[in-house]
Amino acid sequence: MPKTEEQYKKMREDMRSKILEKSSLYFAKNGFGDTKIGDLAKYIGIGQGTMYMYFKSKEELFDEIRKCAENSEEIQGLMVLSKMPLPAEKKIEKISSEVVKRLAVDDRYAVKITILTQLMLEQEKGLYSNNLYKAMEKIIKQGQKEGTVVEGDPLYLADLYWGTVYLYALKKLFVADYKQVKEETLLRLLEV
Amino acid sequence: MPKTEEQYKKMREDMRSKILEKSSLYFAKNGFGDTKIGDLAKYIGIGQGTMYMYFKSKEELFDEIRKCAENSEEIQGLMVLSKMPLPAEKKIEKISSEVVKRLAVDDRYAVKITILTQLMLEQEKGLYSNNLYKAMEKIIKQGQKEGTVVEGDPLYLADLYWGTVYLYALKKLFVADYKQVKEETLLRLLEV
Amino acid sequence: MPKTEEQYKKMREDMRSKILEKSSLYFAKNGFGDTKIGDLAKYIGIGQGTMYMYFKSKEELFDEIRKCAENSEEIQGLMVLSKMPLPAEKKIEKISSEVVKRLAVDDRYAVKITILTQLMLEQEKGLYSNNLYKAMEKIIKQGQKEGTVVEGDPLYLADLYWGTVYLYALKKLFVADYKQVKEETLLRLLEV
Amino acid sequence: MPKTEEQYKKMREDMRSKILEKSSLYFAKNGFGDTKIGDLAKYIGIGQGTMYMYFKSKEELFDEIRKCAENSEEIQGLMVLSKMPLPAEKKIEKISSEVVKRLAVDDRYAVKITILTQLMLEQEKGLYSNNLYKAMEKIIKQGQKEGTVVEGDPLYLADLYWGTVYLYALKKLFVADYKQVKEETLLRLLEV
DNA sequence: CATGAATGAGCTTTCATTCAT
DNA sequence: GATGAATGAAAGCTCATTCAT
Repeated sequence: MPKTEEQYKKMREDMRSKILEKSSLYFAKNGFGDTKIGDLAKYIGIGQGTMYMYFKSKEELFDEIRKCAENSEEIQGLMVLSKMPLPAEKKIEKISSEVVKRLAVDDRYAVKITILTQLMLEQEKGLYSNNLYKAMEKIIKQGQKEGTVVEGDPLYLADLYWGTVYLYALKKLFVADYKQVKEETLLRLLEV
Repeated sequence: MPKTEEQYKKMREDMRSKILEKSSLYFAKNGFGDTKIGDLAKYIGIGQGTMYMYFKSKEELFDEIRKCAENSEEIQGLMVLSKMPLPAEKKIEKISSEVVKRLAVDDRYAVKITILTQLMLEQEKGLYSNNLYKAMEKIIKQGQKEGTVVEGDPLYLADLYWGTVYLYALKKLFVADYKQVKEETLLRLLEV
Repeated sequence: MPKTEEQYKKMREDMRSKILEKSSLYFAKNGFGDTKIGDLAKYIGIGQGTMYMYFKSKEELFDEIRKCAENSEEIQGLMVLSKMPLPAEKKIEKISSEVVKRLAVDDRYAVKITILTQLMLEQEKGLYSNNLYKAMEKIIKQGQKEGTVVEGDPLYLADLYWGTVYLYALKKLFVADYKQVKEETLLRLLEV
Repeated sequence: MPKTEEQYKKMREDMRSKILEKSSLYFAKNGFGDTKIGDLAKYIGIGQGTMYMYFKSKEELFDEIRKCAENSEEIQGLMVLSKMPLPAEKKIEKISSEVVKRLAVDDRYAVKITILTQLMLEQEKGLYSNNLYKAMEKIIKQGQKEGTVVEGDPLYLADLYWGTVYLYALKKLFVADYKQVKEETLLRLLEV
């Protein structure tokens, strides 16, 4: 007797998530060209063919990973934070604290930051049109008015801030005994 | 009229340099695995076969690029600077000024920083054993004694400093209208 | 109330027949190499795994189909007809009438002819050693003696006759609004 | 020093023709699904990779073969013949003589007929809209008026005629010691 | 020396077969 | 018994490398 429709659906969804998550870490560490599907499948712990039951091609898998990074809750959460009615100083503290905490414990968070940033770097239309950048730019402008953020081009500062976050995401992924970024360092980038 | 021995040697040397330089930019932008020799040759403007008259293999070409990045005068210069009899503050200013100036005008400099850093990230033995890191660590320690550099783990600060430099090297390579790093930003990372 | 042994046996036999029949049509249309078990199962309306409960492998399924085509009553019937004590003219008329009638109404007949002929074409030992050919050769020889069949190599004529039958079997399978062969056409091939 | 542009072009064209011709024979004998690119390349006497320098995929190679069969001069020649100012009887004789002669000596001719017919069989819009069929239909109508061709549906007769040609093309390809079709047999199909 | 066509090892992808449910 | 997800062997395809010119 066959499994129920729902059971199947659940199993498929679980497997898809598993592949997506493990692959994103693997791709982030090894790059697209250096990742062999055979190795990736072995790393995930499934057969090569199974990959192709869930994704039409290596290319499509990679695209899906990108999409997931873009739509991830964690990133969306930061956007929300930036819109709350708080002094800029507090917003920056909250965001920085959140980022530092996440980066400390969660490889997947680092992967998302990494992929997202690399996507932005490769985009033709330029880094600075990105939402995360724009949100941070707003906060910085607010902070400059409130006198809690250093003077200077707000976009330049936003760029510096997220760039530094990217830097430590990379380190989390690549360096075994890396020195975790401290909240105080992120704050120093922006605050007077 | 046969060309002289020397002319031949010169031509070979020139071509080799051309390949090395253009390849390093291409590798830095695309990564090793994603770079196809055919595309690379087209980008350089030579035949595929020609690559193999100057380098035994893709691997060897990449090794050569790595060596060039490691032994480059520009990088060596920074090392020398760090050993001169100056207050830490001055050293940091000189280094930062040098880095900012170079990054502004020279793609090749950005390429070297990029490749060097990516190599460090991939090394098993850890980022922090690197010479550039050690030199900066020393300066920071000196600065902390002299009271001109913020307190904190010197290696952490060195890491932050070079990481930020890497960040802006990346941007120079990938982002068309990127916002150049300012000397003052680099100084802010370290100075009180 | 458990089903009886016999009911089970019947069900298995029915399913086996269904698979055999539908598969033979599918194979005849698509060829062996171009037929994917997945597609075939979907066409039959069963699960992929189910195929393997009735046949050990794709190869075995095909062998079984071949055997069925070779041993089919319809084909055997023609052989019997050829041995009856009748004038050649009558035999040819009876065979042709039988073939034309069957081809008109029965896809399975067309399938058998098609598979049988394609197997013959692929056989190394030559088309002309086939029983159907030999039987027809005999009738033609008889007819030539009786003055009712055109002169010429009897094997050549037998070949022409069965080839034409094959031709119209193919058309029945492939062409939607095909023009059915007429008995008179088959007779014209042989008779004076 | 590189070869001249022209030499290259010629060589590429020659290789392409060679692949096309040998492949068409191989495909015709083995079918699409049963043909492995590796085997095909070995049969042609080139490396596997070379196939892909001239055709993007197995599919594209197959499509190209079909196109060649459709546009072949030999087939076009028959079309021309059908339009010349001659009695139908003569046209049929000329066409039949041409076909029989070609089939006797040229595997490539048999391949073209085979591929062309299989294409027609697979076409949705029906066999009978084909140009070759229409041309023959015209000749038959003419012949029926002239009293040299048997009565009956002209399209049915055209179908019978080309079907028989296909039959013997198949035999040329598959049967080692096949009995060649005789001109007289083709004429018997149509003439009174 | 410089070239790009040719090659085949190794990668990506498919599909006959197995297996847990 | 029946199913379809999972598998890996084998097929399709790519690309670093070689080689004839």
